[in-house]
Amino acid sequence: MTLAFGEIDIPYWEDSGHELKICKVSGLRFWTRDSSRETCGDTSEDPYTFIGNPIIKGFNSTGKKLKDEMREAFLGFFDSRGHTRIDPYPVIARWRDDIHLTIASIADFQPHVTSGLVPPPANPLGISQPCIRLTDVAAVGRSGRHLSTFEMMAHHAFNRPLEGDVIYWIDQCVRYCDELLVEALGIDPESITYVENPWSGGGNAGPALEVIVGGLELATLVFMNLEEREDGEISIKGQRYAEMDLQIIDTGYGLERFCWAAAGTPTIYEAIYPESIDWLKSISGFDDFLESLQLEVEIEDLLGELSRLAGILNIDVGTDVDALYLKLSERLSERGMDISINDLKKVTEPLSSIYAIPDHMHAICNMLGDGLVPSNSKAGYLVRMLVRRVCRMKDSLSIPASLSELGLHHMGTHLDMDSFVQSKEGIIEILELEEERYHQMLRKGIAAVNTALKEVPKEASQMDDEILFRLSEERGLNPEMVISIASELGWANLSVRVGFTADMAARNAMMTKAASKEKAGTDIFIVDGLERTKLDFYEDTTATEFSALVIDCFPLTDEMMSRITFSSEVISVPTHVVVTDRTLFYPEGGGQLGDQGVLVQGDIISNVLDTKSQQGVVLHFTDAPLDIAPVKGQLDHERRKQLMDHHTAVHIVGGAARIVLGPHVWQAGSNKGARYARLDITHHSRLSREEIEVIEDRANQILESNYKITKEVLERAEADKKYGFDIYQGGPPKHEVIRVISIGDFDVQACGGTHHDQTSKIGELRIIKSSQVQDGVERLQIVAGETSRENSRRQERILSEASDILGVQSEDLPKAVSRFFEEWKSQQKKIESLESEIVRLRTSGGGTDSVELDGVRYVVMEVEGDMKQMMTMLSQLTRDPKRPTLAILGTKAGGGKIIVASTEGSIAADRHNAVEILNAISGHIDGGGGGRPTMAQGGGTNGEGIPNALKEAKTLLGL
RNA sequence: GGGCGCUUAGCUCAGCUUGGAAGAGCGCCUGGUUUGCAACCAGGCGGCCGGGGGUUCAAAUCCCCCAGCGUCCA
Repeated sequence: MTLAFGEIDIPYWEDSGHELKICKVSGLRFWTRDSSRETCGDTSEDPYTFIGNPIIKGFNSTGKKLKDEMREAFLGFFDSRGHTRIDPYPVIARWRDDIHLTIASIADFQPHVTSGLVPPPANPLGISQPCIRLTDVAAVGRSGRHLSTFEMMAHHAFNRPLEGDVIYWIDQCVRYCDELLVEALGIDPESITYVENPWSGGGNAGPALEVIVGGLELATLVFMNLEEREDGEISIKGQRYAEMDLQIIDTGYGLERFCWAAAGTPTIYEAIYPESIDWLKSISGFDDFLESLQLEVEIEDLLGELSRLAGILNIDVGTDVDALYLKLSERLSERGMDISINDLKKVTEPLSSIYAIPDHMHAICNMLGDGLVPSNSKAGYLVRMLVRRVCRMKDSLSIPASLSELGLHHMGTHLDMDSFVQSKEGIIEILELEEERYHQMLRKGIAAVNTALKEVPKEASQMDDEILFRLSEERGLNPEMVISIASELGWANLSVRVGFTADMAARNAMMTKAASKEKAGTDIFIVDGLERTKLDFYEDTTATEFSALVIDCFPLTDEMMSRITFSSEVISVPTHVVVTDRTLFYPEGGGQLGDQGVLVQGDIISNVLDTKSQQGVVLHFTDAPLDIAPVKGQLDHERRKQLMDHHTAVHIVGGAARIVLGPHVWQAGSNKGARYARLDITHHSRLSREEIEVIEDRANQILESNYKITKEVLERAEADKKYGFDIYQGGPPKHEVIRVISIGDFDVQACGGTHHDQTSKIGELRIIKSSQVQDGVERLQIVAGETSRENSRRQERILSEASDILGVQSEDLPKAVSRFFEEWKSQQKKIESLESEIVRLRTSGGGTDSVELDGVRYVVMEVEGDMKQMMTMLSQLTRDPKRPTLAILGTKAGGGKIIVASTEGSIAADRHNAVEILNAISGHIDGGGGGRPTMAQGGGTNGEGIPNALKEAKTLLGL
């Protein structure tokens, strides 16, 4: 018989007395030793059987001790069955550019090992990999089983059947699993079910078994043998797959779930974080609070029942929370516990926070421990999001402890710090900063809510959706926070519309979808038929001339030009691309710009304006075509030397920054041109000038000490093993062969750029500027060698020019500038007050500028000065309610300006409309204007018309 | 990487939708009141409205660029 995809029939089923059944609820195929079983074990009709009655025997502890014992039981079991134990990888997946966090043990080996490019570190292997998954973060603490961070225990084997290299496949894998559960952990064989449920994701797929015991999925066994291919013969969920050369045993055993099954506690949280839960309950006064509710039911019974039902409290994105509570309340009532939905909420809300906090702290400490810096984007955002969730929960529970105190407690109780790169002090410092930022956000939020609700009446009951969307996106205030701030500000009855959270999630999902539509660009040039170019610049970094053979030359089309970008250091527009069999020209890569120079064929000199590479083929961008014939190349060596100065300097500054600031300093990007270099480093605070100077001094010490710069080429697996992941500062490795650059012990990293052989070749370096690229990332602008001296000279020129203008020594420049600025400001004041004084004098003496008529003073006059100055004069004239005045001021400045104003609320304002008067006379200056009945201003292009305009105004008013 | 928002007095922020005399609270200074303090009353000082360009008779306000900061989503 032939098996459909996903069906698994192995000798072991018969050997061990398993029989095949179809689940009456899910319809899935499953294998069991229990002939009376009708469900697969993971359905709504399969309640947890292990609560209060552990199904894994022989473990009497809880918390960290239990985890350690369980992990050792697992790894020891596979040690003794020929598996090599591998140290866990970091939780921040820096070796990958498609995910930020390590979400599974197999993620450690993707994509390089699973694609077959690089051999695994051992085969077969056993590992317990800390993982972080934030997709269900909202359910953590509520469902009783969801965690944002967990350890995935796994045994992996990588088979190459085509080469006859098979370690083990499905049958043996299931044998190992069953033996572990039954013999090592004492699980009743009849309670185990193996459910067939094929797996696909991340470009791979394969048959899989879910291993379920007591209603709980303990493990998943995936037999990965397919890869996504357009021409694939197998179709799964709309994707086409084909068999791949590799067959991979990808298993995942949830360490925490094993612990839960061994402890039999009401929730998974009590099995792994009991100390934290007790502590949080105690400092938040949870027990006293429960008593104060005076519930009719026994608290103990309620909690026990809740935990058994907790699955239905599972809050997914878009869930109708109220409906869930209703259902939960009904279920409790069936079991003889009558409790109002309101009281139920009062119990479960704080409890779910008490459960979620230790989980979140575990994830946070792990991420920070790996040297992650909180930020507003990328992986840093994920840790900040968790931090803010903890802060919110902490506030709502009124927990009298700071975030860093929670961190200290957690690290002391649940973590081994030895495996972290970041120190305990470093983590604490970051937690303190983050809590401070959270409070800052809340402080700002008060004003934001106040402004947003200005138009909303205080007695309003429903919040406008748009206001909530905006406050959430722009200010980071979620709906609950807005409501709580609003009630403090006096809007006592506001509440969030039912279903709003779901709508907001849907809106986010839509925006995400729209954003992901952008497609990855394809290659610009066609280089398929061409050999990879031989790169001679690694051999001798001082060589400047070479001979080669032109193997291809083609003109740059408009289409190509529109898709390619050249750096600002490319001075003229290239017309052709030349490909040679070998080259000394370094193609742009690793942040180092491409080389420039010339290619010569006899009399033809073709300038190389830039160099790039595609698929290992080096492309010289030239301003003239060349024949398919021998060619001589010459490098612009001055520029190359400068690029090398800058590139080596960037490595040195990066190493110095790590020494000075801490192990969280990572390269977040870099750019090395001929004029200057930039280095982006991760750090949690803005750098002071003093810190920059310390880094600069440290870097220059390294230069002076003249360390040897060694370059070695290693296989990927070997490089990982020898240097760890810290060498991938420039981003995830893209090749199976890694070039490693070491500068003494100060800096080791994978890098394809050109470097000096000794640090002293650079001479000197300076960090001339720091700026913030995004939160948590500082950009250092570096000059080294010649550009460093050039930079100093330029600074001095600017200084001396500026001080010459003021006629002071450059040391006195800051003092002089600030004095001039202060004087300028006070003189402006003086001028204003003098001008208004002049107006007062000219109008108070009863001269021709001022006329009294029926109790109103009329002032019509031409003045000097601009609009702003006229406004000052006007205040003098019309601000005194005891002197009703109509003032018309005009100036010739700026094409002619006129202001007409009356004293507000006086008879002058009753009698005249300023706008009408202005419009009647502004024709004389070829302009217009407008304003309010008591104040109108206008202007034009003919300043000389001012006297006539004023004259007409007088006529109009009958003066 | 993609959005969105903010930048106005020493501080916290209104004003921007719809362009037309730069505001409030706190703080500061002077005076009053008070046994004294707190509080209160009257008056005052304090602004390149982040920078640069544009539109307009006129820009804090509209448009573009830059910088700094914040925030959401991948």
